[in-house]
Amino acid sequence: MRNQTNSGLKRSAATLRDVAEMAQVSTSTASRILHGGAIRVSDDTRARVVQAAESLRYRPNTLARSLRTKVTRTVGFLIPDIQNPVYAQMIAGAEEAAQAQGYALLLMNSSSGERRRAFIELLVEDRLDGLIIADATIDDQWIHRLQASGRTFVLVNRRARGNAPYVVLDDQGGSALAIQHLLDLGHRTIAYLAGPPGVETAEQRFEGALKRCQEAGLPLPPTRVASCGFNGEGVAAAVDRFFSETPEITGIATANIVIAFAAVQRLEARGLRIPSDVSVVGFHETPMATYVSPGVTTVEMPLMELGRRAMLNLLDQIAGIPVRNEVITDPKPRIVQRHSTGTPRTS
Amino acid sequence: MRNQTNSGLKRSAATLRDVAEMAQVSTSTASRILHGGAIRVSDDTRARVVQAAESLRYRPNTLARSLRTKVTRTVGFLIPDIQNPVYAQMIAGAEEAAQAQGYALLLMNSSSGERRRAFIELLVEDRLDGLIIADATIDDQWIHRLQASGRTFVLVNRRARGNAPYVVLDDQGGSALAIQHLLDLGHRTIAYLAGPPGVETAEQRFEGALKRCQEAGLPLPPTRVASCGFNGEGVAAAVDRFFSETPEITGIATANIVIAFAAVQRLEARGLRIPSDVSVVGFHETPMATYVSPGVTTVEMPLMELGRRAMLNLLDQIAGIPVRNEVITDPKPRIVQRHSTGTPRTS
DNA sequence: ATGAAAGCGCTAACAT
DNA sequence: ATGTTAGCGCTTTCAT
Repeated sequence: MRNQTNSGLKRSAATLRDVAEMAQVSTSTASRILHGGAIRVSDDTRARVVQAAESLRYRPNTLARSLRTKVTRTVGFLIPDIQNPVYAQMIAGAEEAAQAQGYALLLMNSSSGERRRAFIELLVEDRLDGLIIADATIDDQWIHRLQASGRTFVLVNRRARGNAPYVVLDDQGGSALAIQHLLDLGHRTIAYLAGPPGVETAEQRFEGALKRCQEAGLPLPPTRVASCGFNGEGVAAAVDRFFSETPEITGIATANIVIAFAAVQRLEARGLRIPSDVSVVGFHETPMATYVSPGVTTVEMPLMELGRRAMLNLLDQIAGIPVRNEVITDPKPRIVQRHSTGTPRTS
Repeated sequence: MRNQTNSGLKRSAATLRDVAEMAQVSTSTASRILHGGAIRVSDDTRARVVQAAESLRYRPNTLARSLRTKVTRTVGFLIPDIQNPVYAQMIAGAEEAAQAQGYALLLMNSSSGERRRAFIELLVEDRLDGLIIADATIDDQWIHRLQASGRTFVLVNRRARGNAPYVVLDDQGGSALAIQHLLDLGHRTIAYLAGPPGVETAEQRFEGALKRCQEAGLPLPPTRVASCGFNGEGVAAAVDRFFSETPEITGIATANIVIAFAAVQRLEARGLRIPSDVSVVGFHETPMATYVSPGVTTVEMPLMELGRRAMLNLLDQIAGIPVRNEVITDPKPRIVQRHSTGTPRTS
């Protein structure tokens, strides 16, 4: 019952025992030499073992090793939507941090299904040392179960009931900055395209926008707020509603950049000029923002740093170092000015 | 030295042995009942075991199981750039196929470093049953080593020297279709923005474009061909060169959609109108294409199907079923007409 | 400096 | 129908 592939038979790989036999030592000695760093062995034995390992092309079986040591030096990153450029940046940051400490990073698409959920639970039970969860749509209850069973993980860009460790961005501050940008340009009748209800980042961003408006003595009434999907779903309808109810709107802030793209598109479809008729500001940065015409002004958030810090938090937990929840504020949110925002029309 | 997290101590999980003891049976019996389907056990024992497992919240240790069985029911998908929407679609197709057969899919970012390369080799050695490699930048030599060591894998959208199994698209056909579209509109002076040199898909696409031009009796001279990155790098310079050398160009075909985005942007920056002055056609489809203004006409390729078939190929290999290399032609490439292409200017 | 032996948690022949 | 036993490949006391 050997595993037959079209490339021929799979020679079973050399084991530590093979190496030990060839080098005429015990497996323990071989293990020590191949694995450990500064143990005392005679130069002679060491040479023999190393040579045997090489000539047999020995690769340790990580499964066996992990079973024994309970350590995999591998962590997972759970994302809901690979297509979203936001995650790519976070992953880049996390990857760097993981690699620096000799950890490998595995990506998992959590999107669909109870079945995958179960797999992940198993995985994190013994095939991963820890998990970064960047999926705001996963229910609190699941998180809870994970924590109750003593698993090591960190939430990114979300919190959960209880005391689950998390690392988040200053979504409120970033969103306030978007509003401030419109304010600085002279806009007074502003609308806000919010993300999906019940998603924490979306709510934080709305909160930040709302507060900044209020501080400026400007209202942001329900007629000028609409929910839509982070993928741009529902934006067209929302824009239509805004302008049928409040044609005086001159500036629109959004909960994410794809929403901004969709808004620009819909506004143009309605015959409005950007930015001379209406200004639009996005949230998060992506190279795509330059291709949309006109280039979309956006709030750049420190997503790489978010990924990095999340990984650091996780690795600290794994190492038994106490961690604190964090709000990343360091590379501060900043406006990337392109051509979708300008002074309001004066009509 | 217990693993101390900020959430408290990690209770070590219940093992099969715990369950067996509680149910007063041997571990083999417990294993059979919990794992297998149709083995014969008395209703009574079965009930006792199942109940014990439940009350102890028993979860099998997959590491131990895999060590024993040499099977992980997990496969990997190697991608060079998570940001590229092309992979998202392939992954969706692969995921579906994997799930249907009870396999889990792990994603790996292969981009950087020899170190990661080594990790992947180890991983595929015992933590994965197989690997889908969708990374055209990985060198043939590495592929070779993988194959020489008897690993199970399939290449996607690329081939390699030797007889490494692969699944590819009809890149030539798709690209020919792009040219045909321009031809049908009446374009006669066409330029081609090719992908990076040495990348097979890029070369196939160029080949297809070139052939279709030749068949139509039209030249596609070096002055109207330029290489650029799949991420749009070098496009601006290429467009500039095209129009300084051959201002008569009316249509541009591209090796991928991001290149098309960048081309549209540069053309507009040069004061050319799209499509009235110049038509641009992309390759591959993404929702982003609708946000770019004007919406970009593109050749939609069956990327999901590609992912699906690659996974099927891999799972067949794992099951010991002989596989054949494939060129996916079934959902045929098709033009998605938007607003970046039209009849050529008549000047 | 090196080896013997135990065992991580599981499955599967081989009994009975 | 159920139990006994061996062992996957590795690390790690504990001896010597």
